[in-house]
Amino acid sequence: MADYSGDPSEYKVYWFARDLIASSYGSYAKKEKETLRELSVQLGNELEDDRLTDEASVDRQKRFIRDTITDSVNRTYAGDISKRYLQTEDLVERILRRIESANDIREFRIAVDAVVRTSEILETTASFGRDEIIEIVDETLQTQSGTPDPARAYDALFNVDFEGEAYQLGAQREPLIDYIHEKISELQTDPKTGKREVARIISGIIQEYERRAGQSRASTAGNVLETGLQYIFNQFGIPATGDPAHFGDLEIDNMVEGPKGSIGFSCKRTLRERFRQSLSREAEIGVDEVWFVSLLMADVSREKIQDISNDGSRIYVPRDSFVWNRYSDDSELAYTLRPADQFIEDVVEFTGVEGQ
DNA sequence: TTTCGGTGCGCAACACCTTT
DNA sequence: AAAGGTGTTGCGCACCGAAA
Repeated sequence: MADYSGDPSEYKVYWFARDLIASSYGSYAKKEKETLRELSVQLGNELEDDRLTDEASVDRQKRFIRDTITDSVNRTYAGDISKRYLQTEDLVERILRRIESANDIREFRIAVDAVVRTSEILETTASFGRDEIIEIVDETLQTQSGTPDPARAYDALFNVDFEGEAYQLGAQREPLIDYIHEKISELQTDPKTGKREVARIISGIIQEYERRAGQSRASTAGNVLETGLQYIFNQFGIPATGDPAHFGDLEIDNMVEGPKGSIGFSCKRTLRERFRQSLSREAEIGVDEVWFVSLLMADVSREKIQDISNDGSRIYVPRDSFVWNRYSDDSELAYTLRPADQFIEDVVEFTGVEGQ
């Protein structure tokens, strides 16, 4: 049994799984599920047979792995060797380097199973979609009279972000529990796998699962906000362009144009990224001002507000935030720093659209 | 200590290309 | 023409070292 030195070779299941899905090696496991499944079955059949675990057999199985994987990818694209093929060659190189014994091939099979199963779970997991977003926005804007409350627009976005995160985390976790439960039982009944090996393998699977699930959550979070903002505008009868528009390196999530003026919106979880790229470019975008909505206050600093102010744009923050308490009295920032509950009202006033 | 600029990562969306 | 593969771009997040 291995002693746990931190040597990467001790964590082969993890690294096989990692390389099989890594984008630098072509996200192979995402595109070639079937090939991998068949490969695993073939290797499994041979491993059953104890006569086929000598060195020569391992070498033959390594060649089989190489051929199966490289042959599954087109060699050329647009008259040249394809990038994908090169990535696949790199993948095979890394996999084969880690295989020295029949046991390594056993670990490779476990990784193939884990990576394919993880993809399936992430694909089929109920995602936080349009229906859920609408439900939360409606719920947040709800007033006793039945008409939506414009002062709650920012809270609605915040709730969508917050609930979206929680929802997806929960939805991703349940099928993982099922899978891990099943895998633990399977490994425990295998005489070739020691008790500590079970923990090592399972932790590798979970570690890799969460890494992928986390990336997936980050990547969908932006869309959730765009959809939420558009739906909020709909609720108040504000005609917004909807689709995000790209202007080279910057993206404006939404636009509202009215008889009195036009606004481009940038709605992000944090202000940190790229917001400066939007500054001084109103003419290019074709709007009078860019308004920022930042859900998290941690990096809304005096300097950043000043930059937005110098640009003649605005940022909306909640009244109960530190940022509002600290800077709302600052006359220099009065035009720029605005309370979140005025957001809808301000949009209507600035653009002169009808609203409701 | 905070802010800034830069890097790496995987995903989703999109544009483009090839095969059927 | 449709379907599917390939390549590119931008996003949000984590992390790091340098500058303020």
